[in-house]
Amino acid sequence: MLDIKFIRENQDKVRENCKNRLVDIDIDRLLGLDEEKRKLQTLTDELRAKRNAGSKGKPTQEQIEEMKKIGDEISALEEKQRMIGVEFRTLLLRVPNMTHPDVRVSDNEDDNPVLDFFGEPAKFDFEPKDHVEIAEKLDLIDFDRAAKVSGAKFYYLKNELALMEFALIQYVLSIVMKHGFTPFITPDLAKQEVLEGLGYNPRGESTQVYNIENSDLCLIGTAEITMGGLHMDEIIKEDDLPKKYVAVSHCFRTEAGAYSKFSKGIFRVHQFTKVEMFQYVTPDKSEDAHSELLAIEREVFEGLEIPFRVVDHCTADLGGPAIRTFDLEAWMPGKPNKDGAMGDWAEVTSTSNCTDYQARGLNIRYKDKNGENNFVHMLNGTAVAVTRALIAILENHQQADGSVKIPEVLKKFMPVAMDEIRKK
RNA sequence: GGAAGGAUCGCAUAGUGGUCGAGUGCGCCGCCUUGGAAAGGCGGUAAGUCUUAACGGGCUUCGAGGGUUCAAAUCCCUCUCCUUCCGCCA
Repeated sequence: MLDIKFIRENQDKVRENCKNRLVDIDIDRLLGLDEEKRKLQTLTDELRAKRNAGSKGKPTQEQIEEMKKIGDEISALEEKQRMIGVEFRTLLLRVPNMTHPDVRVSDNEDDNPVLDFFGEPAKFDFEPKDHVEIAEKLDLIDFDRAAKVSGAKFYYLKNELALMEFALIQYVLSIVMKHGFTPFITPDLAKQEVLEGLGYNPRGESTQVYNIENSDLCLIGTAEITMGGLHMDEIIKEDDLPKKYVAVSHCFRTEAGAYSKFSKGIFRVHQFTKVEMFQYVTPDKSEDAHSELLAIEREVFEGLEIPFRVVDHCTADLGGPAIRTFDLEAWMPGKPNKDGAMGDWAEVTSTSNCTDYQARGLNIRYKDKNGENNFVHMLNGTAVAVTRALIAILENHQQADGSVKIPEVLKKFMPVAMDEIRKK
């Protein structure tokens, strides 16, 4: 969340930012509640001070009566405060982070500037197939039985593709750890309060999050949740920063309202495995950390020999907690583009600088050299989202004879030695 | 899942209704001492929030929430987590 003091002192900027990000929120109402809340706080504090003073030692009967009355007043004020507090918090949580000055202002979420390219979309001297067809021919994914057992948008990975999930994880870890990250396997469930503190809305309408009945737990949509919650309510020594983590988890998404979007095969699914990078840094370092995360993501896909482009989310496409987000969009020869022709770019990674927005929500601070406590900056970035990477590999490395070449860098990580996937 | 015990300021502990936001030891920081260090001495050492130009002052927080009371770390209820034992189990 944003600092209410900051909102108070920068009303115009905050208003404009909300508008740029297409977030419709009543800032006047929020500030009104804030003022009322503080007024009530001062009132109750004064009454409490009075009561505390009166209750020192043994009060007389008369004083006791007086204190009783004050106690009732305090209770009434507290109730009022509580009501205001609930609405205040609901509104405050919805105010998005401020925006990096270099981000393009646009009200069209497809208006993301392309910053860079790697490689060339492959030219095939045959009709390239999409990953669904490839996987079917090579017996790599079972959608029908997954639908029977778990429903739509689930899948069984089989044979070489199951092995390749392990290889991808190992390959990515080998790269990320070179950069000084500590490896983790995280819980796949987390408490609602953690999601909320990070800027997710787990129980809202059209939420992307699965909730566990009769509990305050949610299935995580990304290890960003569990890695972001890791240091909740802690004060970190400045010398211990930056903290660089890389975490493997399963990710669960309801994909509510995503029916119209491209969703063939394993592109948009309810469950997948992801390796996520996460950093806690001092505020002066967050921009560099963001560049580092993007560079590692590039290293991963360059190694896999998959063409991609780098896009910079415009204001309309930015998530609430981020001031800036870069995506890698890989070339997917089997994905139809807007005009219906085969081949299009599709998101495979995403890295965000959330500055102190999430740290404030989860109360994560560091003690600086002067002994002052400040909020850390928090950043996340996909090292690999397995299903998306698998699509890119299958579609980019398919051969005329129907086989799929295994990228050189993955070979040594495959649990069983092989150079290609071909029909058995 | 059942039984018992526990959760206090970085760590270890004291504290069973008002003199407790909280003592002691360790750790840490500063100063004194020293050629330098150790030992010793002295002082300091949670966070949040409101208010103030500042000094300062108020309020909240003793796992969380609720209750009793003029007054709660302390009494009552619920929950969470930890430890031990039993059961079950990958």
